Order: sequence, then C-alpha cells, then structure tokens
Amino acid sequence: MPRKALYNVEEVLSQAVSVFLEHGYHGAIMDEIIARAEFNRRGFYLEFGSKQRFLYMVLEHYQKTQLNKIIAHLESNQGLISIQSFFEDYVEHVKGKGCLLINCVTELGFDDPEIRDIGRHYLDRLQIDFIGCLEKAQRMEQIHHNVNIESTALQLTSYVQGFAVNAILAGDTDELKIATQALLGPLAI
Amino acid sequence: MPRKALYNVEEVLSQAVSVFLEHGYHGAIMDEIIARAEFNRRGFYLEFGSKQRFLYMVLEHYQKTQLNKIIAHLESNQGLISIQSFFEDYVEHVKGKGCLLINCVTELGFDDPEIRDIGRHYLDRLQIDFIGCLEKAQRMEQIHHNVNIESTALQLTSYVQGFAVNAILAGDTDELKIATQALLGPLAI
DNA sequence: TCTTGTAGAGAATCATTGTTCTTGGAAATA
DNA sequence: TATTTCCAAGAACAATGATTCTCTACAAGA
Repeated sequence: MPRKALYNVEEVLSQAVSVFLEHGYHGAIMDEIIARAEFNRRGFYLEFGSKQRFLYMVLEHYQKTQLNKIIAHLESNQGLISIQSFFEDYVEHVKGKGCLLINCVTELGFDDPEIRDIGRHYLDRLQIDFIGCLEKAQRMEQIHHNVNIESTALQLTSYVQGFAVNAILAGDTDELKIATQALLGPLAI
Repeated sequence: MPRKALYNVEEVLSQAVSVFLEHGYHGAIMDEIIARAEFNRRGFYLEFGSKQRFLYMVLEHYQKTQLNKIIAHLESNQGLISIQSFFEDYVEHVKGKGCLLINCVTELGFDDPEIRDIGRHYLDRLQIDFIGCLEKAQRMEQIHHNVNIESTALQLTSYVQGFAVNAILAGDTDELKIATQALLGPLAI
C-alpha cells in the first residue's frame, strides 16, 4: 500500500560529498544538500537524523566508494609499482577539489573526536600499507636495502596529505606528478 | 578628553588566531572571539567591519607574526642547514594545532578567491625559497649535484602542507621529526 | 475503484549568530 | 571639578539555517 521512495540513498551521499567538498561542513547548508540530491527534508531527517550524523555517513561512504579504491593499490602489495599507481590515482582524485576526509580533519578535528578518530585510522592505514609495499620492494630489490622503511613510510604519508591541500590551490596536477617522481625516483635502485 | 581604548589590536588578532584554529572560520562564533580577546562588540565592528574582513586581517597578522619568522630560515639562504632549521621550527609551530592558513584554504578555498590567492602566494613563496636553499646547497656541495632542484623543491612544499595536517592528528611530533630526517638525509652528500 | 499508508514539497518553527543600538560611565583636559 | 568624548557591556535586532510539521497526492493492495 505504501508509496515507494524515489530517492536513492547512495546517490544522496555521493551528491553530498561534492557539496561538503565545495563549502566545508559548516558552510554547506541543508537546502543545497537536499536540493542537489533531489531529496526532501522530511525524508532526509527520517533517513539520517541530523546534519552531523549525516556527515559521518557521507564520510564513510566517501571512504568506501572513493578512497578505498585508491588505497587498494597499496594493499595489493606489489612493491614500488603499487606506490606509483597509488599516487597516480590519488593525484587524479584530489585534482582541483582536495580530499573530503582531510578537509573535515582541518575544519572539525579540534572539536570533534569522532572525526579525529577517522583521521587517525586513515593515517595509520596509509602508514601500514606503505610499510608493506616498501618491505616488499626491498625484498624484490626494487629499492636500496639501506632505505629506512618506517621513516620513509611516514614521509610518504605526510606527503599524501600535502597533495590533498595543494590540489585545492593548483589548477593542474602536473606539478604534483613531477613532485611524485622526485620522491619515488631516488628510492629506486 | 576622550577615554583611551583598553584593547590592543595586536592582542585581539593573536587571540583570534587561536579561536579560528580551534573551530575553523564558520565554527568560530563572534561571542567567543570577542570574549577571549577581552574586547567589545561595538569596538570590534568599528575596528574590523565584519567577520570576513576580520579573518583576512587575522590571516595577515598570522603570517606576519608567526609564519614569516619560520620562513625567514629559508630566506637566510644558508643551504641545507636553513632547510633543516625551517622544518624544526615549523614542526614545533604546528604541533597539536595545525596551520591557520592551511585550514582556511581547505575550509574556504573553494568559495573565497581571496583566500585562494593568499594560499597560492604562500606556496609560491615556499617553493622559491626552497629552490634558493637547494641551489646554494648544491654550490656548497652539501647535496648531490644530480638532485633535481625544481622537483625537490615542489616535493618539500607539499611536504610542509602534509605536516600541517598530520600535526592536528598526531599527539606528539616525534614522528614528524623522524620523517623529516628521512626526507633530508638522502639529499645530503 | 476505493482505501490507506507513506512520500514529497515546502511552510512554519526554533535556535543560533552576525550586526547594530542604547546606555552608563570613565578618562583627560580646561 | 565640570565637561566632553567616546569606550565598555550587553540588550536588541535581523538574518540565516537546522529541524519539524502540515497537507496533498500517489502507489499498491482489497
């Protein structure tokens, strides 16, 4: 008997990623989020509860559908080539808009422990994945055996966040690609 | 005859840096800004006009009083040692709170062209200063002559922004120090 | 076709927050 | 000490934005 919903939750979450990327959390207003997703207020609050809880769901969706695809390169653990593929995709991903997760950390990290946690998990994961790839690369003799794996991984992790910021300011991503070469080149044998 | 103002503009701007760092731009509310600076509304709007124009002034003050001191290391142009001193001070500066300029870029960069300009100028300046130091270092034979100066400078610039993000999440800064060593170590002869 | 439960659109509400206004009083000079 | 500015504190106002409510209409089963 009931009427079926016209909206698609996945679609709503995807649209919201764009809105939050453009305006930040506090800068994004419900009217725009709802309108861009072709949603309706009533449904929104029934489905998501509040703007804040909605953000958490958007972030989860963002990680699941976007970041995970990119990090998968690192987790395939093929050595240096995995790291290279990762950066290629990442640069393309953040091009002109940055990274939602990083933006949330800089805007809300101080006040919101949940966001801070999400950020920390993300960094840890990157760190661990880089270590895996570097160890593999060392075993495959793709990189010098005297490279310090732990600190190189830390360095790469910082570097990823730097990209997320630079991509907002840089029109094109040629510079980021060049910088990546400078980073990975010297590691290789 | 007139009564003299009790507030000190420099002090107001400095306090505001903290507030904006903690809550972001939209998250920072006038009540807290005014209260923390021991200021009063009337004086505030007479002095600064609006919250937005105030932010620009705070950012300028932040650069003048904080970032410039740190970047000065790079502009003293002593080769590799300048870069090392820069990172030492920078890590200490962003420890536990990040960088206001970077936070503004990630929160407002998409909507506010003025913020984007400020961000771009800052990145350009870092880039140019790194190039200067690296060239000097090469002339002084502190780094290998086959290091690609331009792309290494790009890399260092990205790296700085990465620190600004990581510092918000990382409790201590030991990790950042280790990562810096990993970065600069291999450059040296 | 009639009934009914729920979706959709947007009006209404309530809270928050940026900005302006009012008022009392303090400092500096004559 | 009287007078004159104009500062300090915060009340008042207006705008914005998150959330709730209302009402219409549609889809699915009886």
